[in-house]
Order: sequence, then structure tokens, then C-alpha cells
Amino acid sequence: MHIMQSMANGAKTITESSETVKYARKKILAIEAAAKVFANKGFHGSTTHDIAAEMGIQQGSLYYYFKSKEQALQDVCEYGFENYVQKMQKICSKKQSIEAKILAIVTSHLSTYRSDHSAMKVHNEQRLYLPKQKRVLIKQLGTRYRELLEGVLGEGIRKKSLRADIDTQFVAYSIIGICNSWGANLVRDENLDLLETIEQCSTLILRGTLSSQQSSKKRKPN
Amino acid sequence: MHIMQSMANGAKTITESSETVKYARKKILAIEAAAKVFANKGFHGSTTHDIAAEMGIQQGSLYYYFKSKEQALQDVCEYGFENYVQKMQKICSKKQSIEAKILAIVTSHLSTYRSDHSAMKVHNEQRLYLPKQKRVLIKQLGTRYRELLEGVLGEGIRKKSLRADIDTQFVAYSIIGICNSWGANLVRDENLDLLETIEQCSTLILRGTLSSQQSSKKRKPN
DNA sequence: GCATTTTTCTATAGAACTATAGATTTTTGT
DNA sequence: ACAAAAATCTATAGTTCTATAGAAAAATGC
Repeated sequence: MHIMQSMANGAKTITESSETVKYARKKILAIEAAAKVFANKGFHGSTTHDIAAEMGIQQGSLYYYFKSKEQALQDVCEYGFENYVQKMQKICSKKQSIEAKILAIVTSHLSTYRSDHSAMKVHNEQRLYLPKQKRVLIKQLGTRYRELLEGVLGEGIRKKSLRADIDTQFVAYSIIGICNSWGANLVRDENLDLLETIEQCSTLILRGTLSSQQSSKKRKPN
Repeated sequence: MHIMQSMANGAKTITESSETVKYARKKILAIEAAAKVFANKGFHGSTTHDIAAEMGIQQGSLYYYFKSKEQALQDVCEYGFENYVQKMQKICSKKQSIEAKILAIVTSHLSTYRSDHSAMKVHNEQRLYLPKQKRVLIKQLGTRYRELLEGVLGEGIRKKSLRADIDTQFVAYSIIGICNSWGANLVRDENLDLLETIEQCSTLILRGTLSSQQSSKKRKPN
């Protein structure tokens, strides 16, 4: 078993020998292979044989990279999400209009789906098959992400760019929902135009939250 | 094996003996048990033993109601969707404003999630695990549903209630995406308020599509 | 070029699961 | 109450899958 596998994720504190670097590189290929297979067949529908075949190695050899099938799922989910939350943090720290931020967020979300292919999809659809204890990091990342998004919306309200009556938590969840839904479509259908999808998603969201002339048209609750 | 199991779904052409009625009633309980288990553990993560236990019978006895585990998934998906598309058809045929229709559609979608519990969730998340040939009816229903929704949006445009520049197909997919996303939340979190969620979803969608004063604020594509 | 380390392979133990068959219990109709 | 039908049970054959162990091959460092 390679030393990296026995270490906590990301704890690259030792000096990286070229061996370790090489292992890490191939481990990423392993994670991407697992992501692709999980995305197509679902976690329980995939076999370790499928993943190994995707990498071009034998079933047993896969355990050189993952100590279990479940660990593979965990690695895929974390891999798909970590990088993404970092991007989000950069977007939020920039000084720009709410419209530009929303556009940037949607762009980041959807282009991650396109570039990382399946890992994000697996994160969204299959992370709940991990036992709670193995979802600690994933959950932290998710919370951070949602809070960042709610922060952006709150800022938009304070600056009067967004209507004061929107529920930031609701809208945040909705944005995530729309993006995930279109993200899955983007993974499924390669012909779908990324830029156009981004544009349409942003427009839909903004026209739904931008403060407008008749700002609070009340509707009868019944 | 009961005679009903050997018949094509819904082909209740013979006079229904009380026996058949009783079987049909319990079969629905079986479908609902399967839906609950599939929703929690995913299709491949569930075992026939789990479903049987949910019904309070032994694993082998389950095959009195389903000829295979896969058939159970098919039945759950069709059960969760059929009734729903019918409701949609009623909504669309009524004469009412676009706002009222969207509200009704969202209400129907989300309250189906709440009342049917897990079947809709399973339909949305797991139907792709069925082989294509077993998804024919499901696909027809899905197409019908999407067309109905696009029809409503098209009508809204013609009546100038909705902006002319929206892409009905995009918006239809987005509505489905938002509803599914919130629907899953409603299933997961029983404390979530149904009516409020409906209200918020509708508002988000409408303010995003209703024609407004500054109707076509162009944005630079770059 | 040889010894060492890394990577992959083969083979398999052991567990879990689906589906079936035939026995058994429960329900129904007369 | 009794015979027929329906519903459920028990037991298991046969398959598939995960994970491990130990051998073999490939890569590396000196």
C-alpha cells in the first residue's frame, strides 16, 4: 500500500518525493475514473471492476489507490467540491455588482460541471450514500458555500439591488437547485451550449430577485 | 403468483373480483414500501429484504407482488408519475391567468412530493437505472408533461403576460429543476412549510418571466 | 547492473443478494 | 364446516461482489 493512502486527505506535510507526486497524479486519474463510473451507474450500481476497467487495470489493483469502494466515493465527492468552493470564495471577495457576482457564481458552478465532468454530479447525487461520519468535510464545504451565497444575496439587499422581501436562504437553495439541475443536463448532453445556459440561468435568477418598479405586489395566500 | 402480476400495468379489463381488488390494494402498499426504501437507500443500495421488511413480510414473499426488483422500481416510477401528469393536464385545460397556472403547477408538483412521499423522488433520481425498454411509458409521460408546461409558457407569451424573449424550453426545464430540488427538500425535511415553499417558488419563477417595465435590458454577451 | 521500491496481476475466501420451489397458513365462498 | 384459492413462509441454488494475500512485473536509485 502506498504511504499516501494511509494519510489523511490533503496532509501533504512531508517533503514530496517524486514517487509521491507520481502516485498523487495517478490517484487523481483513479478518482476521475471512479467519478465517471459512479456518475453513470450510481454508487451501488458500480462495481470496483467497472472502475478498474475504466483505468485499464485489474479489479484487485484498484485497492492500491482506494482502501475501499466507499473511500473512492468519499474521495470523488471531496475532489469535486473542494476546488469549487475555493472558486466561490474568490468570486465573493471581489468587488463587483450583484449582477456580475451572480453571473460569476453561475458560470463557476456550471463550468465546473463541464470541466470536471462527473465529480460534481456524483457529489450532488450520491454523497448521501456515505455514512454521516465520512461526510464531515463535505458538509463543512457545503455549509461554507451556502453561507457565501447567502452573504452575496444579503449584500445585494443592503445595497438595494435586490428586493428586500426575498428570503436569502430560500433563494440560495433555489440557485443551487437550478444550477445542479442544469449542471446535470450539461453532463448528460454534450451538445448543450454552456455559455447560453449560463446566460439564461442568470437572467432567470436575476429577474426574479432584482428590485423592480412594482416591488411588492401582494398575492392572496389562498 | 397472482393473476394481476402477469398482466400489463393498468389492463384491468376483466371484471374485478373482490380478490383482485384486495390484491391491488396491497400491491399499492408494496409499491409505497418500495418507494420509501428506494428513496432512502437508492435502487442498488436497497435489497428485496429491506422492502419486504418495510411491509412486514419475508424477503421471498415480496415476489408475490413484484416479479423482480427491477419491476418494483418500474412500478414505483410509473405510480409516482402517472397520477401527477393527470393533475397537470387538468391544470392546463382550465381557463385562468398565467400566474394562477404557474402557481397551480408548482402546487401540484410540490404537494405531490409531500403526499406521495417518496415515489416522485425515486422517479426523478432513479428512473435512469431502468433499461431503456422499461422506460417507454415513463418517457412518454415525461414528454407529455414537458410539452404541457411549454404550452402554458407559450400561451403566456402570446397573451403578453410573459416576456417574448424567454426560451420556453429552457424555462420549462428550469421550473422542473426548481420544483424537483425543493421537492427533495420537502421529502427530506418534514418541518419545511409546504405552502410557503410553493409561494416562494412561484414568485421566483414569475418575477423571472413576467414581462416587466424595462422588458429587454440587453447585457453584453462578454 | 543489481537491489529496492513501486505498481500491477492472479486467485480466492467470504459475504451478500436475487429469485425460485415447494410447504404452510390464512382467507374466501358455498 | 369444508374445499379451493390466495397469501405467506422457509430454505436454498446460483450468482456476484468486495477485499485480501502473495506472486510477478516494472520502475527507480545508486
